[in-house]
Amino acid sequence: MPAPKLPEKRWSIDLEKSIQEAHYADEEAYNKRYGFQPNTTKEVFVIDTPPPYPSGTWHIGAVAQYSMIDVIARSQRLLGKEVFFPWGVDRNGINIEFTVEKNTKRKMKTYDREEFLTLCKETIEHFTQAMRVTAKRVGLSCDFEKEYLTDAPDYRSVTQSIFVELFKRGDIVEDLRPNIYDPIEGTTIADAEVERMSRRTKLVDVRWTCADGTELVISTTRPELICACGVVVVHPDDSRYEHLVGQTIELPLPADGRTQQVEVRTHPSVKSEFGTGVLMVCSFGDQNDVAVFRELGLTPFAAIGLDGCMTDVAGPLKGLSVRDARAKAIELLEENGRLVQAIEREQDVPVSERGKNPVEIILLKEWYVKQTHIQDRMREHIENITFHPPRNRQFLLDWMDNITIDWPISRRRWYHTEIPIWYNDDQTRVVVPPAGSYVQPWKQSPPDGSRVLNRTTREDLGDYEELKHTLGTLTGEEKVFDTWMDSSNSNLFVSGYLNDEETFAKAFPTALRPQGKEIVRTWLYYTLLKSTLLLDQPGFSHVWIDGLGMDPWGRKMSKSLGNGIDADSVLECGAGGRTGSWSVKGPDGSVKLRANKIGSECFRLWKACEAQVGDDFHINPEEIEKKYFGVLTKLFNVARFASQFEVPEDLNIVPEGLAVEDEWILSEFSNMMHEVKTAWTNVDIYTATQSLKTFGTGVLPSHYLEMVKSRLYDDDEHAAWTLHRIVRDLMTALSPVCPFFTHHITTTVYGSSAVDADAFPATPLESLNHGEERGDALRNQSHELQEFNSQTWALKKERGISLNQPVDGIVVPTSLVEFTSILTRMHQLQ
RNA sequence: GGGCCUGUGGUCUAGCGGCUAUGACACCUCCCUUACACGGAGUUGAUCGAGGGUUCGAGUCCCUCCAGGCCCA
Repeated sequence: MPAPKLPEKRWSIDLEKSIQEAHYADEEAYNKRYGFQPNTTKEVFVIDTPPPYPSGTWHIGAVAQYSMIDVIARSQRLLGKEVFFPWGVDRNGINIEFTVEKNTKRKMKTYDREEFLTLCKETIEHFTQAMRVTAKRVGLSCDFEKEYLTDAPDYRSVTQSIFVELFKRGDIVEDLRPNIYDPIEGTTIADAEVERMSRRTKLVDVRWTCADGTELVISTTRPELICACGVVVVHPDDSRYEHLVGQTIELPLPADGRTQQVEVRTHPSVKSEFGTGVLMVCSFGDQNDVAVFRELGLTPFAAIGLDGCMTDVAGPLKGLSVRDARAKAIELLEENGRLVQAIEREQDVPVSERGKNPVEIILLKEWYVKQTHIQDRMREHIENITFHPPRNRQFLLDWMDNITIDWPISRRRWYHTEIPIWYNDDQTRVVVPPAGSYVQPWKQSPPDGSRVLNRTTREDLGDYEELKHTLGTLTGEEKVFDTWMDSSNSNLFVSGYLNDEETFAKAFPTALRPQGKEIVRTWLYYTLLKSTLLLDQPGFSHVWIDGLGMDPWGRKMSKSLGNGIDADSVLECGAGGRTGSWSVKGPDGSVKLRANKIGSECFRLWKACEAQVGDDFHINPEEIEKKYFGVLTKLFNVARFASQFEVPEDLNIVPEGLAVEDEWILSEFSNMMHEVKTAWTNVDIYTATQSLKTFGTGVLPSHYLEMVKSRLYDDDEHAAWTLHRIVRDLMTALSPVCPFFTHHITTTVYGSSAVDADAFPATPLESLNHGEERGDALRNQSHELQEFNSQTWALKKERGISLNQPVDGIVVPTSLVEFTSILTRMHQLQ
């Protein structure tokens, strides 16, 4: 056998690593290969990649998802588009604050603000570096040179400029409203950040007395809020209480600085079957209380302060924490004979997603993005976006149905983008910075070019420099933005908004938003809201929403379950001869998983083949290796086998007089490539990869190669041309999934890299394409051809003849008459 | 309590009203045949979660139930 051009006996993780390292080592070559060239004549395709949040470990499910975004980026390049695949890192937010607090065992607010910010920045930079390494290890073809960080001035300035713009338009307002508040962390949070935890609480039955002396029992889990009660309500159809409606009723506990009576009224939200069917409505026990107060036009009482303690209005409970106040309230009720009973029961209480602290609803002056008025317009835009998979459009619309209040965007934290505004001394005017600047009002004065606005009408009153002397002492805003306020600008930022208007015109709506389904209600929703408010456009052409990575038993991976798998351990599995082993907690105790070799190519191939977009996927390293490493081995050997035969001078020129089997495999190949091209165009990774895999490990080696082996050994140029043409183009079409693997093969054998292709390989002969007479006729014989081979193999086996020995008594069927000569030679029919 | 999604051989998966239900891995049998034993060939194995219905015809459409997941109250 002549020496194959591919010297390696087989594909290995060490080989993969050396290719990977070389790929990223030369930055100039890398940028030339993958960098975004905005001044292009090609169609621009911008991907709004989800900037990952560095927290120490990068979740294997997220890395899997990210590698599929890379597949999309690479496949779009292969289709001839100028792709911008940005690399961004989301670094704002409460997570890093928590990390620093935990590491230093000190609460944020005990620090000097500047000092704390420095600590956060250093810590997150450390985590970011590890993430960059993993990104390259898994083969991401991002434009790393244009890396953006959401905590950097250029990114934050965009957030601030958008805030100023929307404030001027009246789409962002400040208001005193009931807000969900985490008293432990001392900050407001949004609806989307609340989760529920089951907890034991006391359901207390309290005896109230009406003006006419009637006694009423009301059940509540929040007796400490009696002082904030604004109304007692019953269901309008509840005949039991008809006569009480309109009467006043006495609070069973004393309150300070307010009337001791409230009215009994009706409200349809009351569940008559719950307790006694009478409900006290307080400001604010829960979201329903908020709604009732708003509907009935009641004035709320602030019973809980920012420190999480009861305020003056609570009378004897004043100064106590909510928990202590509850206990004390029960005690007092017992003392004054108002307590009927107190029963312990399980209840779901709302807690903050990040801090897991019970949240309260508190009246606060906060900043809001108005959103309820624009839902219909958003829906119209959403109609124009293609969703992958389509059912996820409904997922988003369902969430939107639940939106009833505006989005509170201010937070009382520090490592976030500052709200760019100053207030003058009589609070009637504000100063906002010019577009494009990044400001920190808590420590800076307004920069040159700032404008003075009327705080309520937002009328522009003039230049800050000129009006400076009329404003008195300015107070800089201390609050910061919710991090989704930054994240929801990502598509605008990567498309060039405010920074490169020329590119922005070509790039918006952003071609693709890929993301996980767990953040549809936050990241996707808020981004679409911004695009609608700011530009009245859909934010994207395509939205691609992947499922979640689960453990091998279909459960969410989490620290508390102990079922997590580290991404690097999978990508490095097999490097330097080391095996991978994982101890994962399953439903019936700990399970040891082992694998010898996975790496990025096998990992990516697995994710591409394993699950349709949108489906949750189970991650089991053993399965990944078992099912997909063999595919790489097979494809490598096909290429290695081919590489021992001379590569024709020009693979693009189809030689005259191809044999019928050459034409046949080319017709199958053309058909498959047509499917793959269509799939890549439709962002359908699964179908594209399956087609390539099935062809490359199936009919090509098993049938075609076996048929033409002897011709190849006889230096048949037509067979060599056919094989090389197919291997080259197959590798090119597969390069989005396995970039290092296909790069290595194509550069070694054909002298140019598959990953550099900027046009999908053309089919060699039009007559063999799908829908052409000759092509279809050949493909119609495929089934029978393969069937004949199988039967012949089975027969040899039955007769105990090895496959390379002659056999008699087999006749090629007349329907395969064209193939008689090659089949006779292949099976040594006599 | 409500909404959405999922449920196909041991495991994962195709299927989108029409031949005998894909394919992969595993299992079993055979084979070191000049690319590949980290391979090849050939078998075995599914009343498509359960039960009703629509239809000439149902994994496929409808209803009910069961199980799991996600989200919300």
